[in-house]
Amino acid sequence: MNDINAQLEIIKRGCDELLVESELVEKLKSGRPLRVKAGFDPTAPDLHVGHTVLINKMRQLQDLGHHILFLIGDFTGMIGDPTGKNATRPPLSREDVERNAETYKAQVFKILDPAKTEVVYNSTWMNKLSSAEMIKLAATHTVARMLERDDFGKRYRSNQPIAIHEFLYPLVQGYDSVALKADLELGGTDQKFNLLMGRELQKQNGQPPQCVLMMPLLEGLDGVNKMSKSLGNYIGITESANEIFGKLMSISDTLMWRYIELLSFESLATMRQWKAEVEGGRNPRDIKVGFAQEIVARFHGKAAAEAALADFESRFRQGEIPADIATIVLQGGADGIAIASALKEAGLTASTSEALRMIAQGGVKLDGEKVGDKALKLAAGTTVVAQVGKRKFARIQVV
RNA sequence: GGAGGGGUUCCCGAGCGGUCAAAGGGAUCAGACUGUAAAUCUGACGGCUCUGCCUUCGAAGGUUCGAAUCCUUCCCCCUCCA
Repeated sequence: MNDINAQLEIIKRGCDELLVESELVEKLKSGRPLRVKAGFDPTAPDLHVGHTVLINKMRQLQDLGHHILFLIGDFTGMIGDPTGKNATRPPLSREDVERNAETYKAQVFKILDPAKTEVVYNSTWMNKLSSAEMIKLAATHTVARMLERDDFGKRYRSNQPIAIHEFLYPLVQGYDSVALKADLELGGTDQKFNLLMGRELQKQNGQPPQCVLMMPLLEGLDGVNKMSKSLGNYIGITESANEIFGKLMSISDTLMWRYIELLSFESLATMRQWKAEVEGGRNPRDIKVGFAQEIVARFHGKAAAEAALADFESRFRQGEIPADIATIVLQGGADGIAIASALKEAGLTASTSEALRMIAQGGVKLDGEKVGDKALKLAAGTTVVAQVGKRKFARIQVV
């Protein structure tokens, strides 16, 4: 087992807050593998890179020899983590949960070592809890204490409804730690209240309280907002190698370091060295390329990562057309199809109006030639590679 | 229950009878410059069969030659009082 300080440095890398560090040091000193818990909603996962910050941390702990408990919150899923949006969720069927769990595993085991990961469901122990025991659990905390939680407090103050059962969510999450005898629980910074609940319940149950490691929420591609699907600033881990590579290349130099800290498995020493090199005049682009390669390889393999780089080089450095573009077949009339409609039909622009604007601005190319004529028609029988802006391509075949 | 303030194009936010597809900012997109970085500059930013036409300003009616702007009803949000 590694030296405690070296372990601690890896554990704390990128983390927002570690509670309580001295306790964790004691646990590490024991030399036994720690029981590390991380909970996930049983909803259908379509993970983006932001979600992997936590999973990476699990991997790092795994590599340090600790025992990972991948908790699927199928019981808590009935409640839904209280965000106020959907107070009550319809319970998922056993089959739904199983299917979602499988999807999780398929995505998560690209990072985690399945052999060192124990997947557990909180319904296993929660379903056995009697009503009386549930009331006992509920009796451990007061309403005032619950209202300390930020979103409950906000909702209460602004007169938004809070259903009674929503209070149970943190309690159950905390009880999970008791059931699992967790030494350490991982979560996002937004989970602080729930994570700390575990400590209290463990103490009340005569267990040593778990430590809590909170990871920050990763910024999206814009570098400002949190990465999220709805904002469209995300990198999905199931996206193509070229997409992931391209999106990583487009992040800013400042954001790059943040991504490397939270997403790369390169050592902190290497990272420090890169920073020094950039300060000494090395082009940050080179670092970014290496980093993008690492991430693409993680999800698609090394060969795909190299192909993505080659594709990137040819497309953006030499301005060539990418290899793998979709062919769209369009019906042309007697005198062909108007260029604007063709671009819209091919999905390159949202509307014909937008297509016309793009042409006016010089953003449209056919077979590499800039289009200047808005009235241009594509005759039946022609096939051209159309490009809108820098990234959108389609091969259009008119029949 | 009472009093007041609001709902405008992706977001914020001006407009308060014609010159309004609607100021300004943000986001976004395109072009230039680059390293698909940042910064900067230029432009676009409802739709269409695009020098014109059509549909938008919470919803539905109405007044008017003409309404985002006036009137009526309705829906929704916020603040204060109870």
